[in-house]
Amino acid sequence: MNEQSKAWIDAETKIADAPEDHHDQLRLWLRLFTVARLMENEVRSRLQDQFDVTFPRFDILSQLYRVPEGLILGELSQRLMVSPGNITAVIKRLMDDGLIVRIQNPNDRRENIVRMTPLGTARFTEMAAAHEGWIRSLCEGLSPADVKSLMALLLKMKTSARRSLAKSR
Amino acid sequence: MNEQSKAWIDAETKIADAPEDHHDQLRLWLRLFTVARLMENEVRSRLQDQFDVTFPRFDILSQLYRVPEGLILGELSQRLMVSPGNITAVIKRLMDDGLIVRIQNPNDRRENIVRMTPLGTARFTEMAAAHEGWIRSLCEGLSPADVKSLMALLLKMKTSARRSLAKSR
DNA sequence: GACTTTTAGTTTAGGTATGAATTATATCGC
DNA sequence: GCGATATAATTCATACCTAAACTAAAAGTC
Repeated sequence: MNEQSKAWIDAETKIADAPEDHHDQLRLWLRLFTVARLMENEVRSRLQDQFDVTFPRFDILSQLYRVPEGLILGELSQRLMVSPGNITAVIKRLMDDGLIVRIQNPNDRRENIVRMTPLGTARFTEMAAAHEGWIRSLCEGLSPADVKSLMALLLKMKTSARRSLAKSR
Repeated sequence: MNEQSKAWIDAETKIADAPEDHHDQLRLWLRLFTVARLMENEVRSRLQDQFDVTFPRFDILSQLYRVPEGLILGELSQRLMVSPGNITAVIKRLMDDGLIVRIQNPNDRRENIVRMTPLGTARFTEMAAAHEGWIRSLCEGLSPADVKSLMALLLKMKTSARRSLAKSR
């Protein structure tokens, strides 16, 4: 078995290709998960190599970049879909790096607003440009129509999942 | 802002809905990532609550279930797309739980084959049935045709990404 | 057969992750 | 006002995860 063929074995490659049975949704989830992990791994490793930044930190910067006035920690935690306890430590490191600042809300002293510094914005701008290039390259086999269809179908999937979650609690 | 509306804010909700510009691929990646994380978080938390098992361990068991004769650690690492160093510890814990066994290959003493125990198979069978139910429920808003289209398009996306990665190294 | 190279796994250091318990602050109900 | 409740964030214990350095075993080279 050579390098090339080995690289193609992953979590969902080996599932039997039975046509149209009742496991289709499971297979869809596996495939989605595989693509997501494949791309995330690549982005993570390039962010580390080229910018010495971790994926979670980049993720936080992406959010803050879009909201110049800043976000409170809880909002950040919800948007990134990570636990509040997690945010604390990552924020601390981004502050140590001088990429973000954190200000206690004087009207509600429980809340802490974080926003980018000029340095953070400058650094993020470079990363974002490179990042978009990587993504474009990873997606180069998709036609504009494919991209459009996927956007619509994934939105439908997201909506489906959220509705299902809302029902179950 | 009530609970319901808060729950809908995530990493890609807030991006401007400009029609058809050159950032479509980036938005596609963001949406894919969001759906994947949403579903993974749900699966993870239910596995923990209902079976007291972590997602990574379930992931390993899924692979081993499909290959009764077992896999060597490196194959497992490739299929799951995680680093070899990671596998070591998780395998150790699954062995402590008695769900898998590990045997050194006598023909090549570098290789260690792991496979499920009867206990592991029994436990996994229960988990897998529940897991499939959760996924089905999360996907209930998708028609069979949606599922089919998504399978094809995600395969195309995976192929695109793999080809791009193969070129870049 | 000894020497280099390759391959399989482990170890280590540093950085996420979660859920549960805790602290500090705000708000509600009366 | 004031106790009960709710919310924002932190801390802690535990578990993952990666990259890089390392050990051990096998395979290739001469």
